[in-house]
Amino acid sequence: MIDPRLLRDDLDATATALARRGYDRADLEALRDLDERRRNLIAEVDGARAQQGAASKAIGKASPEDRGAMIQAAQELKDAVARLEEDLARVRAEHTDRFARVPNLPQVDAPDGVEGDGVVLRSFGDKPTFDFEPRDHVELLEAADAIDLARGAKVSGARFAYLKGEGALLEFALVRYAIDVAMRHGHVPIIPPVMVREEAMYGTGFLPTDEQSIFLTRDDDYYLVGTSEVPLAAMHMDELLDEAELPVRYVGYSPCFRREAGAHGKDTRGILRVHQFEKVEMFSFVHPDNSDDEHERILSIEEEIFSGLGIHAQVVDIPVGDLGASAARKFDLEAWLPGQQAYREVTSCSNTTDYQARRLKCRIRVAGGDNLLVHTLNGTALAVQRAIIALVEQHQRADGTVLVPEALQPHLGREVLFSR
RNA sequence: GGAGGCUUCGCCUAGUCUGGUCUAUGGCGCGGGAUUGCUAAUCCCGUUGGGUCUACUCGGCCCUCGAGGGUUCAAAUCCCUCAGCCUCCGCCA
Repeated sequence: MIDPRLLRDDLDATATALARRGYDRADLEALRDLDERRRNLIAEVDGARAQQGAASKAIGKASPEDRGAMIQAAQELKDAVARLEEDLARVRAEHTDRFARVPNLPQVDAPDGVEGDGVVLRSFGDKPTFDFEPRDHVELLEAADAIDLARGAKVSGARFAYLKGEGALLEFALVRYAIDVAMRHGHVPIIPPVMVREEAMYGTGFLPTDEQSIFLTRDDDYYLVGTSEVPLAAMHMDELLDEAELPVRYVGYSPCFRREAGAHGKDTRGILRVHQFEKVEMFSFVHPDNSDDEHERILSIEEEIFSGLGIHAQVVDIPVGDLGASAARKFDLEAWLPGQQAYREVTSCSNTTDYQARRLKCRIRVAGGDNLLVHTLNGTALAVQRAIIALVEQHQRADGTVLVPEALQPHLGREVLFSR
């Protein structure tokens, strides 16, 4: 959620910033008016409550014979309070609902445009060349019996798969490798819950805007997280942190569940886009002054992880039109996939500034001043399935075997994959 | 799944049966000050979080006793729903 104060203090700047995301100025003006109505009503309700409270208190001190008339007068005050409270509750509900749908203000440096307009900042690793026709991950993994897509579909449906044999081992090795790198940079490893309450989904900004992409259990109202960003961010929901504790840095490992509604027919082959995948995710809580630096830091860890795997990829500055509701700025790593002859997203890191913190009520205690909202950031250390795709496609050889990058060898226990 | 106990302003705690004197007690911790010069002690003051107004580092008012409803002129206190913690039984990895 954005700060409602922005609409009071600097509507023009806010409107200009949000216009880049296609948000209408008239909507913001309506929101500002709604906020003013809310504040006026709060003042009225408070005044009425003060009167009623004083009247009640006087009854307690009054002699029994005086009470009858006083109680009657207090009853009328009570009714007045109730009427005003009803108005306030209505305005508040509308206020909450409509403000929750306003996306975060993009940072000025974020490029303009919509999906596909990302700016390539740099690339790393050598783009692989082959003196044979490179296979895609499905061919490579199926030939090695490292994946079972047919049975995934039989048991669970489209967009599910079994990783098997060396495919399964690859996951453990990649996960441990990525966690090790993140830990070296001060991130504490976490295995989080992946079923969460509505508050956690709301607090991280996935509700109400992304409701259609989230799984919800039928009888228990648990949401399945689409990323461990959700339980990691919500760890410090409703907390006041001491400034000395910051930065708080985690690296979570969890399955991720996504309905992929609206993606019908997109990326249907293989395991690029599935309903369930595993991901190692970094998450940081930092002082607001430090979030830009932290963003760069997380991005550099992502680059370290992927370049350490010998994977060629490019760093993309994501345009404002393609940001999630919470993000003020986002960088993706896109790895080259020889099977598709295309760069595809393998990681993503966002600075959500105070947007999640305001909804999560996660603040920093400031001695002798107003407490501050923390800034939160998230970034993929390693999305297992997509990392597997990039790795096997880029490091494949003519015979269908895959050279294991040196950094992964100790975790995998072998130098070559799929050699029968 | 069953039975019982519990949740108070950083931590511990009084208050709940019997609604008003709760503007929530006391201790610890923390911050500030005073006094005394001797590893220190003692005393005083302050110390939940939020909203809102404002002449916005003052102050006013409102909310906040796990959360949300309800009863009442009045709720920490009575009623309902939910969440969490603990103990025992059952089940289980």
